[in-house]
Amino acid sequence: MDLKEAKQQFIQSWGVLGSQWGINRTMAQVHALLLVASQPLSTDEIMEQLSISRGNANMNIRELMSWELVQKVIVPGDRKEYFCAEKDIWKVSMRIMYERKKRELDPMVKVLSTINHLEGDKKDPEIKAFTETVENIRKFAGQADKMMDTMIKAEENWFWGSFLKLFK
Amino acid sequence: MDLKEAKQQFIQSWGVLGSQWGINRTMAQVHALLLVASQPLSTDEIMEQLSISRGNANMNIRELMSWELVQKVIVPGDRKEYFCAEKDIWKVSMRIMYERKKRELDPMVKVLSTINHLEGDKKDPEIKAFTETVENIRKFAGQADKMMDTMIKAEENWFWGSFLKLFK
DNA sequence: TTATATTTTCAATAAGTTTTGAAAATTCAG
DNA sequence: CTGAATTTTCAAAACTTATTGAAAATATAA
Repeated sequence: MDLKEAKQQFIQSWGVLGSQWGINRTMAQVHALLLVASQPLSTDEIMEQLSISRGNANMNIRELMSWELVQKVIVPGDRKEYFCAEKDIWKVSMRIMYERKKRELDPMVKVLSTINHLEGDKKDPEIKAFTETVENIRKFAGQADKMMDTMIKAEENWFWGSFLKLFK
Repeated sequence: MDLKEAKQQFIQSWGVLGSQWGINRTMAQVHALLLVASQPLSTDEIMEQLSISRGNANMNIRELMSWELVQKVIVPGDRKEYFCAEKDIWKVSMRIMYERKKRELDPMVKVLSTINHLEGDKKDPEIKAFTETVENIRKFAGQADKMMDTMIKAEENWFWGSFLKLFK
């Protein structure tokens, strides 16, 4: 396998993984392309390498920037914009975790909190069972939340290493 | 808010969360419905409560069973099948983690391993950079994998509690 | 300022995914 | 067995999401 093939394979797989996890396949592919690019790429280069339209490329690049996974690079004397990706996989993971937590988990936790103030006889086994189930999920989510926060704040990669020693 | 509303709210939110994470919205809703049901439900009850067709209900129930999140319950003297969900949220999370790891992460790790045997001058900075990026991702994934395995094997809920003390 | 390169937007369309519903298969009580 | 109840399957339809491409907006060099 040569470099070009290997890159393509990587981009392809990253795209599949992304789409299985609810991330636009093209967005994941653009991300992958930039992850393995040895220099920043222009919109045109991205369009060409992935065979996608300008609109599509533009949209997904901007989305990746809003996730802070990709940065704009200005080359003096060149009118085009170039883009490059954060390559430290720890930082990448923490960014993704942070965004997903903020955009998706937090709203769910909010709903769970609302839900357990409900009227009716607190002794009613139906109500008791429901409240308990929801409250358990809420607590669990709260703990996961706290754990994520700590991991996200632990900017340094070394943390990951020593943390993982706990798991043999 | 009364119990019925609260349940509906919960089912709705669980469905949204699922779809954002690449899980069929209806599957997540059936799961939610069974999570907060005080007794096992039949296919007809699920169809009615979620306003979905028999085919749809059947398909998603079976999918949930393949994830081992839902179990069939046989009521003697009743020809209908009933279904109930695992309610221990720790177990639920571990099941989901396990399935997703197996179905989605493992194939990616396999691709990553294939990819870093590539021909060409190992000194070439292009090749070196690519190999390094991929290798870092592979290592990271390997560690996450190991961590998940440990968590999954730690059947008991107490583990979560002591584990979380690490995060203040 | 002006002309041109570049980026952004968005309505139309394409592609992908989910749902339906009715027919086929299966199950089981009598 | 038989036949009614139940579950399963799957092609077609409905719905959702992603992509295109050309026009509008913006930026910049001269």
